[in-house]
Amino acid sequence: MEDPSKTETTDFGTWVKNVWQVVEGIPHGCVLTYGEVARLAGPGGSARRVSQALRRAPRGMKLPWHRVINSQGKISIPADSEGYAQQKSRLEEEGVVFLNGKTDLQKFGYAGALDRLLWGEESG
DNA sequence: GGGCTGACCTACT
DNA sequence: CAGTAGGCCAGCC
Repeated sequence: MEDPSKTETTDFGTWVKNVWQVVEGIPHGCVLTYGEVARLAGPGGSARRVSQALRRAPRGMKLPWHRVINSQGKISIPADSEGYAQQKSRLEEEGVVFLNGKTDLQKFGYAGALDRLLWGEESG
């Protein structure tokens, strides 16, 4: 009965909702890369799906999409777009610093966040 | 049914 | 560090 093409792992709609939950679960002052979000959302997904999921997300959702950036630590939307200013501004508001238009994934990344919580910003 | 696009990633040169 | 190439798969024409 179970159609292998309709399981949870292959259901794009379900996977998309997982992405939204993952993004909503990003702590304050932290950022995640599309690849990381895709992995946390579950199998059957890739970085490209994340981008679509964020765009398809409803506006009343208040999804912190600004905490999602590309693997290079840079904003993946053209600086000419309003979204760029929004993302950069919001991140700076949360304490994220931009260097050369890039962020330090080693510090503001999810792994970095856990490290800081465990080590407590030990002299750097 | 075929072809192009896209808030991307990884590997190689 | 910069540029190129392949992979990924849903959405649209």
